[in-house]
Amino acid sequence: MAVNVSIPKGTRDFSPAEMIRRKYIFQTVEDVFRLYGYLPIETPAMENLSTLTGKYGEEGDRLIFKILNSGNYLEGISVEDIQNSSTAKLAARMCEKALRYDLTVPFARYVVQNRNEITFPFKRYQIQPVWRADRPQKGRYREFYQCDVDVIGSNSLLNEVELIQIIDAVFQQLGLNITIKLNNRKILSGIAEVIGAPDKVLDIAIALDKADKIGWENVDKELENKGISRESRTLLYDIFDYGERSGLSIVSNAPPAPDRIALSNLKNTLKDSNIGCQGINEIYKIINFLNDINPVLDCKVEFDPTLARGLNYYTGAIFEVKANDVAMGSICGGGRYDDLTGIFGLPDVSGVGVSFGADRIYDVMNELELFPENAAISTKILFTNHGENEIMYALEAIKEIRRAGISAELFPDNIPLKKQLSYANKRKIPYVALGGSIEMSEKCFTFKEMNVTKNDNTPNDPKKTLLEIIALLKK
RNA sequence: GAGGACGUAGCUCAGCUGGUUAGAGCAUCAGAUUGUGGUUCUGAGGGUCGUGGGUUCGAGCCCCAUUUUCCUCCCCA
Repeated sequence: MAVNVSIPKGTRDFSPAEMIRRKYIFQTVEDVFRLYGYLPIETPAMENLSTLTGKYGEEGDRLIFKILNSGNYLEGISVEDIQNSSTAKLAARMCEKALRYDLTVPFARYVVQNRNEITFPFKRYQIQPVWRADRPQKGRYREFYQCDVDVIGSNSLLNEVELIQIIDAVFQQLGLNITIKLNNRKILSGIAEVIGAPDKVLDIAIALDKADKIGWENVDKELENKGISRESRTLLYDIFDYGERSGLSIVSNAPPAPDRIALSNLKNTLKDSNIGCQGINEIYKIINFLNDINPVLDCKVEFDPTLARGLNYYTGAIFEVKANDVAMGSICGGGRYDDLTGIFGLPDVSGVGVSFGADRIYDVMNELELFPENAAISTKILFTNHGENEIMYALEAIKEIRRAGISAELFPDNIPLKKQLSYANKRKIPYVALGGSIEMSEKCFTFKEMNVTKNDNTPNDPKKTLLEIIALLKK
């Protein structure tokens, strides 16, 4: 007796109707990736836990789904260990494996492991699910698909430009209105350096990122808690032109307007920071490239110096994509990582890539009703079942129809015609062919168009030969 | 990990200050129509009111605990 069947928190089943729509997204994304010369790979759902830990920041590590060792996972663990060790340390001993948290780190591992077979620069895409032990809420799932495109083994900023073009092409084809936000980790490092807190880049970045959400006053509190001095904070707000130059008082909770901090101002501010200047130059180059091909682009690209991204491994350009017409977290994000393969023993291989969040894109498109209507039609014609003698007659016809590339099916059971037609109606099958003894003797089928509304009940559907039907369906 | 809301038929929800046998729409199934669906009409099935305890003569409703889902924070796709 099945009681209380359910699926784990944050996971979902997908109905045929939903899958048709999801496949439409995957197909669109994949077609664009292929068009730009990227090739597919897949990696296992699980990685060694040690491959994943330490790549996503403290918060990220906590959200990795760990897999308990098979067999006696308590082997070699004493009562004292349990009492004295941290949960993280214990988990590392009881769990050798974990579910992948994103596709970028497994990709870096793949590149290192297969370095001799790979031709660099290596352009790959990967569309697979990832898992995060997050608390589910709107647009947030514990199992979701990422569609990653990365190019590894090339320092050229042309790759960044290409990724922006890919993002633009994907969302243009899906009919989504988006804005690409652009920043550079080196600029953030430069800022941290200039204000005298070079070791706090990540804290500063994450706090800045929240400015438009929680307001500058709360950003200030957060930075204070992270141990950033009053002087440093004052300098920081001066850069972003918030607060009065004399002190810490914040004048506005309004979201930061990137255009207020002109790139040229920032360049001047960061002139004493080597790394900061590099970041500024990179942004300039990307923007210049983009200006040259501008007519090709459909979406808005914005420089936003407060954009951070929490993932630890980014070192250069960072991207984030937001839907313009729907309140939803980022639907696509990524950046450049200079040393991700270095962690696995292959230094000096820089990569850059972005990840499309298929599930969030689905939610946004659903909300905006952007899915094409006729995507649900699968079987084009149903042959009704009239018993033993008539089955072969129908199957012969179906064989020919399928040979013509048209999807057809025979109803498997000889039940009242009424029910067979009801099935066709529910399946939204547009045509039905009846082949009973009468039709057999006349070498034809009664051909029924399901979307035709009839007021009278008289069965006056036309009879057609197989050739006539095929010709009609091919239109 | 912190905070908030919710849970009544397969789905969406009513259900009065606690009072007899817990309702509606949609969906399902059957019949009207034995070779004609969708539309229409008629009828039927379907509930341990999330779970466990408590208060009460009496609980879907009040109290406590627990759990689920949803939402917010943290963080992210």
